[in-house]
Amino acid sequence: MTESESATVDLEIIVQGAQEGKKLELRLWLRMLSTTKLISQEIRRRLRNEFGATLPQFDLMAQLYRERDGLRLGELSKRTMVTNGNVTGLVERLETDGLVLRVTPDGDRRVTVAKLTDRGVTLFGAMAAAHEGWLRDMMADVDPAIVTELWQDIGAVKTSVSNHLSGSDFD
Amino acid sequence: MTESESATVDLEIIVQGAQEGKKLELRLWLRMLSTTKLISQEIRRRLRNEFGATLPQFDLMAQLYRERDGLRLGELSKRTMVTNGNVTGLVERLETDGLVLRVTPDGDRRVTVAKLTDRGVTLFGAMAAAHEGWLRDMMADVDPAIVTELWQDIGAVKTSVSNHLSGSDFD
DNA sequence: CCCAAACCTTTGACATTTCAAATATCGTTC
DNA sequence: GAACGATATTTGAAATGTCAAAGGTTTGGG
Repeated sequence: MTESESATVDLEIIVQGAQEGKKLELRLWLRMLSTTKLISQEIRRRLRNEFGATLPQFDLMAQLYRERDGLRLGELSKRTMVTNGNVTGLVERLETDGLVLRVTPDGDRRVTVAKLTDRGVTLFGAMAAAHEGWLRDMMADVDPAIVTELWQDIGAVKTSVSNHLSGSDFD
Repeated sequence: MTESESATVDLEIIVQGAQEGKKLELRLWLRMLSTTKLISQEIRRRLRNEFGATLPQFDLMAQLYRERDGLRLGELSKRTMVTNGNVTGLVERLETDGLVLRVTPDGDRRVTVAKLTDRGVTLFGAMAAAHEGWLRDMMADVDPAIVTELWQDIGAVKTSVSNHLSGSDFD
């Protein structure tokens, strides 16, 4: 290898790897993860302080809020990305607090349907309004056009990821 | 304000606000959250299947991998966004598995420093390479330019959020 | 009719998460 | 050099998370 060859190759490597040495996808993932964690923790803290609720509880109630007739536990599990076995305890605690009701329909005794109580509807209404305000506050410094763009582009990421899962497929 | 100015502004508002009735920030957040969860679960599953490790363990080892001399548990906590009380058990289990070593320096006996063992270094090297490949695969259908753009714009979101936290401030 | 496969939920074991309170050590001040 | 405030880690209670196995129920083929 001559001296000039070596120098050229080195330059190319430097130029190509100039993206701070780390792969783009990895860097994007790390940033998504830390940002999501940051927002989650803030929401969790406010939910706790102002409503005495947890984030998974909020998540679950949100689904029941839009389906006033209630949902089967399996359906709840899918919609919230919470494991089956997890929904059981979650609903159990919410029922203890008088926010959710469990019913077994006549037709199929395997099934349990969870439904918001009146108290649950009222409480969640307040939480949802606050929740939305928190998000607006937190993202106040981001240009609305960027917010929209992010929403679209993250959608593309989600689609790509969904199509490249190792295990079972995704809807 | 002239008439033409006003008309322009109104049009922009209409166009921007037409986004299906839900607030932009809320929709962005929900999409970020579900996408992050989706990717997390996929990585978790692969880490488990191929290396018998959990995501927090991977996260923690990543920090120790770049600081070969080890880190104090408090430092680890900050860098991984894992709670203090959490690092304890995490490191404990990793030590049991022979991947991490705990040392109390002579100077300050309050401190515990965690360090990767040789086995830990070897294992993490393999995990990191695989991890990066998984991400490239999952995001394979996303235009690299979009990936870069997302990285930047999510940075803007993170900055905004950091500046609007209710509790303690952020670095 | 009956049994086996399919479906829905629960249970159990274990790891992780948060928060708050307790412990231990250090450094400094009086 | 003893006590106090600051720092660092651990512990404990309650909730959530995964995964796999076990429980009832329903359904459909023989």
